[in-house]
Amino acid sequence: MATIHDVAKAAGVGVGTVSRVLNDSPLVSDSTRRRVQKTIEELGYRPSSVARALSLGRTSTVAVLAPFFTRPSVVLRLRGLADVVNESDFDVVLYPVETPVQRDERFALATSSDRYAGVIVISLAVREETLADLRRTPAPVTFVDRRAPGLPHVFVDDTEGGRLATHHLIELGHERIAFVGDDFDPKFGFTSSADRGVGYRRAMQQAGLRVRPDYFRLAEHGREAAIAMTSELMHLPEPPTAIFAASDLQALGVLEAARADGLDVPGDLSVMGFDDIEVAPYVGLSTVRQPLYESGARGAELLFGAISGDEPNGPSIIELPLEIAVRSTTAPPS
Amino acid sequence: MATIHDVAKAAGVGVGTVSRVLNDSPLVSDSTRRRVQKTIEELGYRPSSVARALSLGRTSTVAVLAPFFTRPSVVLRLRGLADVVNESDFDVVLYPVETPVQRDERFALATSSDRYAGVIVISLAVREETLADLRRTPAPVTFVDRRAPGLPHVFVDDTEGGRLATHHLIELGHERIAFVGDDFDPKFGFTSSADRGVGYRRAMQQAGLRVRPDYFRLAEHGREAAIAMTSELMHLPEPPTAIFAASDLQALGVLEAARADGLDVPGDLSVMGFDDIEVAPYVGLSTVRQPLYESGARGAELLFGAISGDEPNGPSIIELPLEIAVRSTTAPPS
DNA sequence: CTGAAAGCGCTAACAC
DNA sequence: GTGTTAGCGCTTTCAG
Repeated sequence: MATIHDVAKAAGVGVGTVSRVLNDSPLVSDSTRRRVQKTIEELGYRPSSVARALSLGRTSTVAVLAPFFTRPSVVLRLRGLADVVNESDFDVVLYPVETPVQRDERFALATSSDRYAGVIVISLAVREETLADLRRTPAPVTFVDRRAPGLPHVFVDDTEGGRLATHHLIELGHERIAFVGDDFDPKFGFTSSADRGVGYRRAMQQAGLRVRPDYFRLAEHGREAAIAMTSELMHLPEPPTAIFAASDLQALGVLEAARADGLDVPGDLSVMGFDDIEVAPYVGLSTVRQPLYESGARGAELLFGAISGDEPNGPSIIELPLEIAVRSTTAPPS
Repeated sequence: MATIHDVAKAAGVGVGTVSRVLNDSPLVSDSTRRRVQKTIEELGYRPSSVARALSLGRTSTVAVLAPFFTRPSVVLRLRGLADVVNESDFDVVLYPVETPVQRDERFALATSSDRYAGVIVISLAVREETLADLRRTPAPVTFVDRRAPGLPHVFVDDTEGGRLATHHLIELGHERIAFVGDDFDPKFGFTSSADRGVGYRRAMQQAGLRVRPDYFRLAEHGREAAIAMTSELMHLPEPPTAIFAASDLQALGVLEAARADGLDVPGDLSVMGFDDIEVAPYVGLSTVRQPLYESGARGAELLFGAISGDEPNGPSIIELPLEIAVRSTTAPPS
């Protein structure tokens, strides 16, 4: 590895000059600049980003904390984020978070040292006290898919989304509508599913429909649980004619269970999801579309705003719109 | 941010001693160690990884180059990789690669400076000359989902996988079997799809079945293309009774097209995929399972092996097994 | 416009 | 055992 000194010597200039051409400083004559650039080429020299970071006192990498990063919804957010970050010569380092302990460690790591120029947190909940700390860390922190008072963040109105989804089903003429969501997760305190459930109740009430306790099901997030809940639901004396699942992944489980039971969708059962992940169109899933990719992209932009320090009036907050995507798993009840 | 000097001063010791306790050196008395640790606590000191890296001449971050990192198959590999990397105090930085230019830039960036301790390349093809360079880079490079002579890599036998898939269909009694795959991609030179197509031909020939040109379809990877190909196939005067798609994503498109045409799967049409991505079980897709997660995990392990320099006899190479996963989209022809 | 030199925070070799 | 010091490769005053 050639260093800046090698280049300087070879080009017959001082290291300062090399540094200047490296950083596009205007204080270099064209002739020397060219000469230096030429020797850089010849030596195949690449500046050490580590040394640069140390000298500058800042890095150009951002950390991303994300739970369940294999979930399609999270991946799409990551994608948007990475696209924006990578446009800017910044690196993104990925911290998967599986447990609360890991979350806290990562948080400490990512925010306390000079390691990162900023950090983006996806979906993760933090305690109010942590939030207070986060407002004073050297590296700015922004949240995606999570409200975070006092910090830049982008979010959607999950409650309203739940209402929208349920309302769509009601408009179609359904009355026996069930909800299938995540158990409240004490580990991470995710609230999306619960909020969507609240939206479901709200829509039902607004329509004067009864929210039957046996139509409101919660279990851990995942395929098996969704299948089990659906199966129970459909074997009720009076089964629902429509199911609203709190996520597309769960909706897929519902679809699978329906198929296993020989049920026709949407003939015997309408199914509504939430998220609009990439496979949703493949299976024709009707769902609530939230701008997943956008959320990551906007989050990254907010972070860059915070990094460059131009936040005219407090942290920026972005609410992304929700929208119903009607495909072929929802229809009027027969 | 407190520095090592602050700690040293506060603890009344030299920076060397602080460095020693930081690095668990045995050459520190228990009493001073405790004292230093206490002041570290008090000052909330976190060592600068940047300074450390510069001093050490090596970083503890690995770079990952991946195309299409939102594809479920890639995400799963990433996941396995991240899991093993994160066990080791190493960071992973993600470089999405969308274009050949990007690929080359990233390659240069990731391998030429002292930025990374190593780099993992997923699926990407490189020219023979590049490969030669890669064998001599300061940071070791390992490949996942790609053969790379002279370098550590993990791969599967796509040709054999294609044969397996087709053979499964043949065993079921199908004779009119179509193949739906990716166009050869001159941009990146991915070979998986083509190899699987070769396996398809091989199986057909071995069974004494004719490979009809109109049953062998290629188009760009994706939903629309898969749908279009399927639609064409099924409107042939003599449509196939089974379709083998070169990837699960394409198989999903086939399924969608079949559904749109009112075809029963597997009654009217058997569908076979490749990969066994997470949604495959949701839709009951029969497929060839390749150990996606494993590939990433093994790849990371190989990289660490190369980093620590213990490669007794040349670069390690791992071939992962392929296996048929029979679910509900394949059945004997009716 | 350009060279010399200080310093970013840490590790490791060298004295004591 | 422990303190001191010389770099690691770069940026950035400060002179000239």
